[in-house]
Amino acid sequence: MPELPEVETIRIGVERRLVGRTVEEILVHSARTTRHEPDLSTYAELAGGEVREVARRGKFLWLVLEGSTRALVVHLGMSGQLLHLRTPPDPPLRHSAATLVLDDGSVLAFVDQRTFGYLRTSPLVPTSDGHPGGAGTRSGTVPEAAAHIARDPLDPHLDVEDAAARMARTSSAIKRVLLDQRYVSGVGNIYADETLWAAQLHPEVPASSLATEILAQVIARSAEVMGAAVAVGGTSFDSLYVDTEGESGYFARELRAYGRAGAPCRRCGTLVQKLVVGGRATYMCPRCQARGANPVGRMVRLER
DNA sequence: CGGGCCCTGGAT
DNA sequence: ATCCAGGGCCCG
Repeated sequence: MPELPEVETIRIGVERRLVGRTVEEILVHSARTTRHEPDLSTYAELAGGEVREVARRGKFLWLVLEGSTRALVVHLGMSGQLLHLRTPPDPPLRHSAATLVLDDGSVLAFVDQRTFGYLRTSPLVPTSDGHPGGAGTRSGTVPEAAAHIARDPLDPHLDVEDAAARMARTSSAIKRVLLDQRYVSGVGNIYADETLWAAQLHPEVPASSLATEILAQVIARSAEVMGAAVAVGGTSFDSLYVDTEGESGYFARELRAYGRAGAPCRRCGTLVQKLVVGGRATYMCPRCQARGANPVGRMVRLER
C-alpha cells in the first residue's frame, strides 16, 4: 500500500516524534513481523539507544540509534502503519505487529493488517557512491537490508542518466520496470500509473524501445508526481493508510489515472481504461497513452 | 523475464 | 463463495 509519498509522510512524522527520544523497549507481538530476523535478542540490544535519525530510501524506513552500528529497519509492505500514541493503547490495537516504547511514555505502534510488512535490524554499510543513504540521514550509510535497491526519484543523489541507461537495456514493459526497485525505488502501482499518464506512455511498451533521454524524462515525471503527493500527505483511499498521527493524505483527489476506469481523462476526455500489466491493475488513457503516439514518445526508437 | 505466492479483510 | 487489493521475492 504505502509507496514513496506515504512512507515519506510517515518518515517525517516519526522523525518529529522520535528524534532525541530514547527507545526503551522493542516489543514484538507477531512472530511473522520479525521473520527476516527472528532472534529477539538483537532488538533488545538496540533498546536504550537515543534516536538520532529517521531515514528512508524508496519504501524502506530505518532508525539510526545512538551507540549502534545496526539500524532498525521497517518495511510497511501493503498495509503497514506506524502510529504515534501518547500512551500505550488499551486494549491493544487490532493487527498490532510491534511496539516501540519511548522514554516519555508514548509509543510508536507498528500495525499491519496484511502482514507483508516486517521489522528487522541490519548493519549500516557504506553507500557505494559515498553520498547519504537516503532522505533524513546525513551519513553515507544504508542498512545492508536496503542496499540492494536503487536511490529513489526524490533523492538528489540519484544518478538519473545511469538509471535511464540501465532501464533502456531491458525489454520488460515500462510499467514493470518502474515497479522494479533496482532501477529507481519508491514507485508502486499507483504512482507508476500516474507517472505514465503524465509521460503519456503506454504501460506495456518495452523499456528498450524508449530512448535513454525519454526514460530520464519518465523518472523526472515520477519525481514531480510523487513530490506533489508528499506535499499533501500521500494518497488515502480508506483508513488503511494514515500518517503517524492517524491523519489521511489528500492526493487521491489529484489522481489522473489510478482507479479512474470509465471516468473521462483529465487531459482529453477519453474514458480511462483498466487493464492488467505485470499482474497488476493498470489504468491508462487509451488516447493520450496510445503506443507510439505521444509527445514524450516522439523520440521512441524504431529498433535497437 | 513473467507468473505465482505470501496474508487478511472488504466488496461483489 | 469468490475475487481483489497500493509490495516484494522466489521460482522455473
